[in-house]
Amino acid sequence: MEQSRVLAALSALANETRLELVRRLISQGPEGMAAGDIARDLDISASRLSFHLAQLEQAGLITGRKASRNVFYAVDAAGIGQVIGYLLNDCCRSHPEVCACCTPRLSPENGRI
Amino acid sequence: MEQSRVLAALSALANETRLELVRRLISQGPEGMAAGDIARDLDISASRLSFHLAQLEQAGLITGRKASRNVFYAVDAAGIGQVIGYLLNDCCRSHPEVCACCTPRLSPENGRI
DNA sequence: TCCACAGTTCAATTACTCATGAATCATTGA
DNA sequence: TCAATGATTCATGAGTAATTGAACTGTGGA
Repeated sequence: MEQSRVLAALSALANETRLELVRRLISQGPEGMAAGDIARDLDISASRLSFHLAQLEQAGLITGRKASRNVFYAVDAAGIGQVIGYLLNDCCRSHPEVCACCTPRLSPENGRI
Repeated sequence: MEQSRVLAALSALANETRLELVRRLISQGPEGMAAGDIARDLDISASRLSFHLAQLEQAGLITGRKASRNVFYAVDAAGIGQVIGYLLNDCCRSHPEVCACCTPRLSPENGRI
């Protein structure tokens, strides 16, 4: 992933509303959530939400899918993974202390490899 | 790690100069690099460098160590790891597609567990 | 003591980001 | 076709971030 795309993604994530937005969408899974429902959920105006959704979509962190009058937004897990991957592998060159953040998912109790 | 600290760290990383700075410092290892040498290396003014170093230090991503006239800056690998860890584990709840970014370091050829 | 060097701080300017509300577009149902 | 709904776009203003150059602090050597 090129540095410019990583910068765009980091800028997108470096905002309280948008980070909260990603968290909500993550919990919604791949079917996503209609913009109006998100706005009601986070109690923000439609135009403000639209602004932040556009930033996240532009950065490749979420995707929008039109369905009649609604637009359903869902996280682009691969896109988010690429950003984290850049920080871990390219930027930090798999430095052991940095990569320690990955170990929780390697522990036996959460069941993943 | 609390969300506010993560946001501060993401804001710090979401800048071309500072992301480049972190990359340079990562490659320098724990002994770090004197501010003046960094400025010459990146070809930026001392005051501009000082501004960005302060942002990164404030965000807990690097540390400064005074040695006579020089100040040596080095990455805080644990701090960076915590940010990535938040994105992977708390924010993205160890979603498999997101965590795919960790697999390179798990491959046999790079020799890490 | 004095000067030179390394680094930080400050003030001023410029540029950017965000929130708000009105206007607009698109779709659906009456 | 018209009104209602879901969503985006636009203009404006407020607040924040970044760059620049000058001034300042602290340290070491002549």
